[in-house]
Amino acid sequence: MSGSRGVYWSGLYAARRVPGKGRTMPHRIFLVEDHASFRQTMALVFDMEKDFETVGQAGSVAAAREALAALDGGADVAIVDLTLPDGEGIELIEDLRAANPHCATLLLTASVERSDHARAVEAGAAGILHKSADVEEILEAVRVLAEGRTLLSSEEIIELLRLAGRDRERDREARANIERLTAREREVLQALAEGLSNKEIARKLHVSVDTERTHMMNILNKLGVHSRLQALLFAARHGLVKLR
Amino acid sequence: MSGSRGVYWSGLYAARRVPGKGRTMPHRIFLVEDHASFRQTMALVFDMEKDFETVGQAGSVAAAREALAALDGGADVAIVDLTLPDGEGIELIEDLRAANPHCATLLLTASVERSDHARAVEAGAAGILHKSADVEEILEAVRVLAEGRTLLSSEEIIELLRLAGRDRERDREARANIERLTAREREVLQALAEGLSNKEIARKLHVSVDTERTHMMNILNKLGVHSRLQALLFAARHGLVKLR
DNA sequence: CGCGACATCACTCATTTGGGTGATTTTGAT
DNA sequence: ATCAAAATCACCCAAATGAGTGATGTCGCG
Repeated sequence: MSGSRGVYWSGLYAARRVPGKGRTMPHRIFLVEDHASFRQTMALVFDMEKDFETVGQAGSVAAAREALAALDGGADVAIVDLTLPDGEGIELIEDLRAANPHCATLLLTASVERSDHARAVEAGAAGILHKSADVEEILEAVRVLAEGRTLLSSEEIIELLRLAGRDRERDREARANIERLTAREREVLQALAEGLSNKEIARKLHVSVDTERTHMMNILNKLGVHSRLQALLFAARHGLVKLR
Repeated sequence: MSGSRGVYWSGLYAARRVPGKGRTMPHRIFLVEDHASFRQTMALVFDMEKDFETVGQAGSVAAAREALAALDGGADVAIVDLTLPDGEGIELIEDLRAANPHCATLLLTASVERSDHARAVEAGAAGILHKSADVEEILEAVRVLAEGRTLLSSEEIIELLRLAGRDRERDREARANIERLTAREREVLQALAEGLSNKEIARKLHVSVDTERTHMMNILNKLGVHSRLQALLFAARHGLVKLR
């Protein structure tokens, strides 16, 4: 087992070169991952490798921003999870690269969605690995990134950027539509996700059925759909509501 | 940080006692987790602890069954993930305890659903920890389990077993209802999940609207719901249809 | 063969929903 | 203070939906 899975690596021992000195220093790793158990074990593993050093950890977008500010650009590779309790790792990639252009980012995710990968690459990720990758693969991948190289071939990058463009086009509208939803309209949607009828939703929100129906109509118009069921599907697809 | 989060531990160094010998042996750990990177780093961490030893790993239900057969009961604590590519870790817990009653199981999951916990306890899990737990917490928890103790108070166990009972009652009915759906009715449901109206579904299935409406009414009756939207929610909840 | 389950279609009736239009009040930002 | 957006409610109409009843043909199974 353990095929290369698209990881191109040099096989070189590749510790960071310090300008003006003959010796090398370990690559500085910054970890963002909400599952503390995984994050901490990863940190241990990196610290056990002589060419790596963990310089920071965070379990959320907010914590990561804080830690990065304190870190002051002192990382060579950031390993970022996609799903975080207060947002997406992709948000961080942009910040990270803005604050510290020389720091490469590896998206380490359980997602296999092309569109997620596309967004990550667009945000500036230098590589994407699935969490089911071997530890060895991850170490190798991070070494590649630390060298300033990328895990993705230019063809893959082009392909993903194209996909990201198409997705964005589709998503841009959807997201814009979602933004336009008012607080009350979101409440109606959430109630809808519980399978309630207009009458029931109206009672639940303590308004007249006419009012609720106005909200519902506004929702349908804003989302560009033609039935409450389509509205529900739209909302579910975009994480607006959670279907238990 | 690192509050106890419901972990009751003794603080004792608790390596396995070997009958008839004065010395102790490390607790044998069996790991089931589909994210290889996490699984392998966890294995490393356990092997670094002098009172632990990893005796097996698996990334799927099938692989775990195979590994367990080969292992022949030689594990003290199994750490099992809930979500696996070919099933749920909960399935494994029963097998595990049947094959090796003295092996305790820790469910290590990203899920916070009470019903998941309930099913795990019912299957025989001796403890449940969230993946956002600290490494230290996990190690402590596993030591508790290796001692033959449980992470859960008897009140919690009773509560969870009661919940599991109720859930099962609900689920049994639901599953029975699903079984009663005919092939045609399932097709209608799948079309419904695409947001189609009755008229559109009828066209898609090449039948008259009246026929489709008969199917729809039969679906509503069999599922015990009162609207197409509720039917969709029911179907989605039970994996009958996939909402893209 | 007959029985039952399934699929098909038709018809009715009441209610809900999709689709507008218009109006009032509240609220927040300029 | 003014303006715009949000929330509220009312009334209208046509179409879709929920609910019930009944009928026909097909198919597999005992």
